[in-house]
Amino acid sequence: MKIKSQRLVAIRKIIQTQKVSSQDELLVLLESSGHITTQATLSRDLKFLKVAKVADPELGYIYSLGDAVFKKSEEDSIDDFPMNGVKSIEFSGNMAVMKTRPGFANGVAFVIDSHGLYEVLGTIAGDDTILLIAREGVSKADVVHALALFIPGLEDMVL
Amino acid sequence: MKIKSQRLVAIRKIIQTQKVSSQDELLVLLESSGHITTQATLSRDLKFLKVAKVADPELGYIYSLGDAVFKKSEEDSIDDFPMNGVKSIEFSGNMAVMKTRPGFANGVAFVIDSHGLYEVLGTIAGDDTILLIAREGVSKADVVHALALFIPGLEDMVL
DNA sequence: TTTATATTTGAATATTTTTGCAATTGAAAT
DNA sequence: ATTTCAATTGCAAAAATATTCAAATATAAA
Repeated sequence: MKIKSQRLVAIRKIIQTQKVSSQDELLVLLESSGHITTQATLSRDLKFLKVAKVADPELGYIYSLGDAVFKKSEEDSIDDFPMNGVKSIEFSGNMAVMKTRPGFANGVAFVIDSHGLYEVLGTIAGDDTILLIAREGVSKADVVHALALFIPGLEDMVL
Repeated sequence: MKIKSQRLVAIRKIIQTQKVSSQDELLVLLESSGHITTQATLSRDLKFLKVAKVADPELGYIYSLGDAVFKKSEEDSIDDFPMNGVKSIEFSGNMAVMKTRPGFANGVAFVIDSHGLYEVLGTIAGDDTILLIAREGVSKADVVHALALFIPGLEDMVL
């Protein structure tokens, strides 16, 4: 079904963007972006997406996507370097072709994979080109937005 | 106070060691190691320790300190079946993205190709990912069934 | 020590989350 | 088209978790 995956993307976007501390709160936020549903469904969605609820210094509790909270020191340094190799991204159907500087494709693809993005099923890398398969029901903008979280300036590389 | 910090240490130890899925369950486990308390206190302790509750493939939910959960059950067992480098398969449109253990993709793709399946036009393999192009008019279930003939347990790997 | 202040806790309660079930919808097969 | 099977959902109830409040306990200052 289409609506479900769209809703899941919307949920990810909201959770990555702001601090949500209950499913009822999320319910309201989703309405604002056109997704009407019930709290029971959200409970199932959050379970599916492996979203965790964890204590937050400011608010009491917030929801968090695995990679956002837990990924920290280890791979951060590795994260940044290869991402400068990205040169452009273009879409065709549910695929994207990303161009990198020669030799960078595998490194970049590895980083993309390791983020375990919901929007991206997987990647295949050559030397300077990455083929990226997007999830059904996910828009190009969704993919760009998700990748832009760790590829600075990607927005400007869309051809 | 002394007892509290001891309890916190005990909680950490338990959570890192085994899969706990409720505070009541944790309550019992703590008794075994000499810490009598109540659920209310555990709620506070878990908040203090920033322990997250997250979905687990096997049990419903488990508590988790940091990324222990996310990496655990991935790479644990190394069996000896021929094709069991395969970890998952997902579909998007007329394509499937198959994930394998690192380095396995080419080997698995070769085997798939050599079966000359009607359902599969062809494959492209990277290091741990295979892109699989399905024939038009063939359903996702068809592809899975065809592959399952020689990839044991593939049915359970469909995400 | 004694008083004042802050922390910790349990019991009860409020809130939040999960789940069983039945109805609905969608996709595939006949 | 009709039937079958599986996936998705809402509702209501159950289960789990967080918090309020008051009491108990520790900590600090005099």
